[in-house]
Amino acid sequence: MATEINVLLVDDHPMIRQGCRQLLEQNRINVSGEADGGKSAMMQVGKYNPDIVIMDISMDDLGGFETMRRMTSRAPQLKFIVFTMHDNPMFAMRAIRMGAKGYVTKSAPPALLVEAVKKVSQGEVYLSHDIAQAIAFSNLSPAEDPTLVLTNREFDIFTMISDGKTTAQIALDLSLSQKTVSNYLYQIKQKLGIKTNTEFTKLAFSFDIIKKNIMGD
Amino acid sequence: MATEINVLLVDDHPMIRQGCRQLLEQNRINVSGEADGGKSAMMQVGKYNPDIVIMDISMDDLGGFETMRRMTSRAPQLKFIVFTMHDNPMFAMRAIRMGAKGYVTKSAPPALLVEAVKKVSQGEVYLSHDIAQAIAFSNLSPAEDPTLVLTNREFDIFTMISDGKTTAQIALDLSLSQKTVSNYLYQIKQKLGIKTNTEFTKLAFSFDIIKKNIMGD
DNA sequence: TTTAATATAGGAATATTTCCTGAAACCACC
DNA sequence: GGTGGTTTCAGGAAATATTCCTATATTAAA
Repeated sequence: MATEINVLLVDDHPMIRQGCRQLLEQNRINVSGEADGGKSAMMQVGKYNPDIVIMDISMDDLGGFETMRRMTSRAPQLKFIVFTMHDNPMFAMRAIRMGAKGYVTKSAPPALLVEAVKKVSQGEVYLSHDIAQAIAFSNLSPAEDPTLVLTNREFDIFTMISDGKTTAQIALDLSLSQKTVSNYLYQIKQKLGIKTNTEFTKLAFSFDIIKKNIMGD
Repeated sequence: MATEINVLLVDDHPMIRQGCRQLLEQNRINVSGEADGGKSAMMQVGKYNPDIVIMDISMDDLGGFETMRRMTSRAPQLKFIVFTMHDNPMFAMRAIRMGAKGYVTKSAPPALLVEAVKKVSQGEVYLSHDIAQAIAFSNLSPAEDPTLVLTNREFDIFTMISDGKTTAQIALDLSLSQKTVSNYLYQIKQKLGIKTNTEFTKLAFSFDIIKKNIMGD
């Protein structure tokens, strides 16, 4: 009989958590807690001491990568599975480089998430097919991908700004001085060779960091 | 005994469908079918003839609004509930204007979706709190299409900014004071209910005002 | 032709951005 | 375990930009 696997679910959409919970429990995987964002997740980790954290990386209150970083420093044995809608290899690569043990997209069949939990709990690394393929086919050499020049913190802020957040909002969310966020922004622009905010957003678009959203077309 | 409500779920994330299905069935609402995109949804409608379609509007294969339009013309009695992560009132208003009977965000408590289904099946219109509030506080004009709300000059400037030009550049191009351009910008933001420059660009993207010219330049 | 809307821009108060600088923390590597 | 590089964080000062308000000529509409 296998040892019990305890999972913490972190996603800002309750419906996703509900779906995950049901799926995992059907597969006899224990969901010990849920959180709707990074800060809440930090507390849950202390409370439930899970083996695996299944986490979206686009959340409001803390950047996903930053959350991972903080959690890891508090609880180094934690294993992360990133479960997100972003199918851009950039995200996956970054997540893996940060130490995530799994990366599954939300468009993948749910069974893959179960698969991922099992593999990861056995110490393996798991990528969903689409992502593995995307990585294989992308010849994103670090040099060609401008965003790879960004540090993790910079990258988080990059995505948050690209997502439409104000510097003030970000400062609040990340508990930083507004000045710091502003300085990061400047730094990011420098690194990416960008002048206007619009170019900034366009870049985010071309890397699918912002999901192309509907309206009319 | 209430008449049975038949629901079709349309979302490109299986996990969301799973969560929804469970939630609805727990509340004795029948889920007659699922689809992962617009095209598939069209077929499901023919097959199951649902009363209500719960649909995300950001899907890959057909635009959400386009899907709604097509479905409505084939099955005019269909009632749509939009279930999406977009909390921008612009989307909600457009959806409602297109005939959607409900709009619930994915960050809202799941119970609201059940509420929405019940209300809508009784012929009422339902908006989740956050959206209702967002609409109340936004001074969006009836037609939220920028081409309609903005004056000609404003629209010109809108596109130029969206194109990555600086205010200084625009002032030069149009022989205006930089101050004027700046003021226009402010005016435009007001009219469109937009706070950040990023939202500005995103909006322009979603209206195809900017073509996404991948990294090239 | 009176009215309303549009194009234009100045002023004053705020807010943000741009660079520069520096300190603390963290990492990597020998 | 120390040393050096990188990352995180943030203050200061000057330059810019944004936010509202107001005002005037012009144009379109009633």
